[in-house]
Order: sequence, then structure tokens, then C-alpha cells
Amino acid sequence: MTKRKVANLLGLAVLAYLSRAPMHPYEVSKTLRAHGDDRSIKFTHGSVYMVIEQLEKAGLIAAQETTRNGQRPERTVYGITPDGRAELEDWLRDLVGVPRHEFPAFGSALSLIGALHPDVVVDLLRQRLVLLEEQRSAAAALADGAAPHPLFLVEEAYRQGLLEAEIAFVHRFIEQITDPVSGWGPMWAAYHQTQ
Amino acid sequence: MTKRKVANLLGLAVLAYLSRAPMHPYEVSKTLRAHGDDRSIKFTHGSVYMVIEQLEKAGLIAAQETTRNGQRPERTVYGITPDGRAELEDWLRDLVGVPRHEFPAFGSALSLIGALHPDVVVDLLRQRLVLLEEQRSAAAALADGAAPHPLFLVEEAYRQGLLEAEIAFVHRFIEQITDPVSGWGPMWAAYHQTQ
DNA sequence: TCTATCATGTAACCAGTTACATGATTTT
DNA sequence: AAAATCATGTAACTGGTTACATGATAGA
Repeated sequence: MTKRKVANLLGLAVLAYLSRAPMHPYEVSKTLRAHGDDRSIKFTHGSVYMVIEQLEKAGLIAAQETTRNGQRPERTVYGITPDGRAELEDWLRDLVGVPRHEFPAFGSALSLIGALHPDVVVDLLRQRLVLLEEQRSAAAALADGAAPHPLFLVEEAYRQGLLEAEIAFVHRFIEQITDPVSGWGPMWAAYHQTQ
Repeated sequence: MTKRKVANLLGLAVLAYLSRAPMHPYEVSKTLRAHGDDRSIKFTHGSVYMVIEQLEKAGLIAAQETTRNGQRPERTVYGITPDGRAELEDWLRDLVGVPRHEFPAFGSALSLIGALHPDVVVDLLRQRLVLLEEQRSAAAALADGAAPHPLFLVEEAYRQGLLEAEIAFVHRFIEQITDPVSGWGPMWAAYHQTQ
């Protein structure tokens, strides 16, 4: 895959929204937030302006008109271009069709966890479990609240799957450390001393 | 949590390594790669230099000596400071103890997937499954290759858990779309026409 | 009417990636 | 001895975040 002009996934979301109707940046920002896209895509007010600028430079969107409402700053309305539509389709296909290596923070922490004493690790994992289970409840509540169609919650379902997997993993990990007969705790603690 | 001076997780890894022994940047880079930390932490040659500079500015590490070997460029050896040790401990505790919201790319794509036709989505999901299952085999092979202690593979175990969850999710999703009696396909396709 | 919040955008700063530079060592 | 790769670092570019600016509207 030849590197995309605009890499930021926020750009994809903007393309998706502009493919329905032209909008000005602030409106895009509002709409994204209103639709709860901030749960699945990281963005701030500022980054929306930035990415729109990039998309325009790349020819994927184009300014359509500039209006002014009283003394408010001018608003430029952008629309998607044919290239933009093609990019939207291609990009989405790629993301769905081919999994990419990711770097979840908890994974990074796990790879360095030897630097902590096993006793404190167990405490922390228990604390994490509590918080994860809270998230699970919150997610369940969300799933109950009626959505227009479950397709709108598919991203939530995915998240929940990951959440369950993490909970299960943390449970297993705690047991591996604390198992009275074959637990890693003692060896780990001894190794930890040597630093 | 008051914002960390150095946010990049690569900085955490560098602190962890320097807490065992002082090193010069290139050596850090090599060691990280040799230990396979590039599976859990994203970094390049260049970013190691950058993050070391940041850590030094923040007082978490300090230059210890500058040596020179023939005509090669000078090497500056860095060691961790007491502040650095404290930060390492605190940061790791935080990462393990409290889960943070993340933004996996597949999740982002799912939130926008309505922009694709359901038929192509099903194809893409099937393709994804194939690739995910390849990853699963590769991971299993890795787990068999003898590690000094399973603790060194704990990050892999975590990854595998997530992988299984994703595979299960994709299976379910395909069925939800294609189920002959209550599948979302037709409604989705109709909606998709309207654009 | 004063204050808070919304609407809208710009500018400055900082972090991260990529490309480049150059001597040393190893391979062919 | 030429070519490739390793060892080591710097510099330039680009992307993203944060902070700021300012008029409009709504609530107390």
C-alpha cells in the first residue's frame, strides 16, 4: 500500500461525513462529537482544522463557498471531491480487510513489568480489574439504551469483546503470579532484589 | 495524574533499561531491538535519540561521560537519576493499575463502516479472518519457542487474548450481516443506496 | 447587565518521522 | 579493492496539541 497523503484516521471520518453533505470545519467538529465518534477516533477541535487543511491540500476535499454570519469569523464550507470518495472507499476497505499491528499501552507496560515488585503488581492488577469491570457495566448500559440500529453499536460490541478478553487475561495473570505451588511470585521477587 | 514531562512510552522503556546499566543512545536502540521490544513499543532509530534528549531535559537521566572510539562520532553515556527511578516506578504503576481509553484502528473503521456496501464488508471481514488466523499461528509458534521464563512472554499472552477476541467478534459480525432470516444485509444495502 | 458559554478560527509550540551524513567493518 | 552493511549521530520537515483570540448568544 502506497503511503496515504493524509494518515490521520480523523481524516477518514471527515471524508465519511463530507461524503453525505458539505460542511464547514466547526460543523464537522460538532457533528463528530454529537455522533459520539470521539469514542472511536481521537481528535480535538484544533486537529479537525488541521486535518481539513491537509485533506484540501491533497485534493480530497475542496472549498465550496465562503459565508459570513454577522461579525462571526468567515466559514468555509468544504465538499468531498471524486478523489476523496475514492480514497474514502479504499482506505476503509484497507482498514477492515487487513489487520495492522497496534501498540496498546497495557501491552507496553507488560513488556517492562519486571521492573516492579510482584507484590505491587498483584495489587495493581486487582485495582485494574475493578476499573475494567466498571467499564463493562457502563458498556452494558450503553448497549441497552436503544440505538436506531445495532449496526451503530458495532464498534461498542468490538470494544466489549476486547474488554472481556483483557479481564480474562488479568485474572489468569494474577493467578500465575500468586499460585501457591507454582506461582512466579518468589522467583520474580528474588530476581527483583538483584537490582 | 499531573501530565508527565515525557509522554512517549518509548521514554518508559529507556528508563527501564537505563535503570539496569548506563548506556549510550545507539546501544539503547540496539538493546531494545534485540529484546524484541519493538513488538510492544513503537520506535525508530531517530525517536530514541529524541526521547533521550527529552528525558535529559526533564532531569530523569543524565549524561555520565563522553567517550570516543577512533574516528567514530562521540558517544555520550546516560544514566538514570533518582528522579528517573521514581518516574519509572510511578509511570509503570499507573499504566498497570488504571486502564486508559485507546483507539484501535479497526474500531475506528467499524464506526464508519456504514459507508461501505455490506457485500464488500463481508468479503473484507472474511479476508481479515484469514490474516488474523495466520497471526494466531505465528503467535502459537512464538509461545512454543523456549523463553527463559514465561514472564517474558506475558505481553504475548495478552496479545493472543486480544487476537482471539477479535476473531470471535469478526465471526459474529459476519453472521449478523449474512443471517438469512434476520441479517442486516438487506436493510444496510438499501440504506447504502440512498447516498 | 454581567457572566458564562458557544461559535469560529489562528498561531505557536512541541513531538515524531524521514532523510541524510560519514567513518568503520565486513563480505565478495 | 569495491560494495555493502554497521555504528553513530544530526537536521529538516511535518504533523498534532495547546493556548489564545474574539464576537454572539443565553442565563442569572
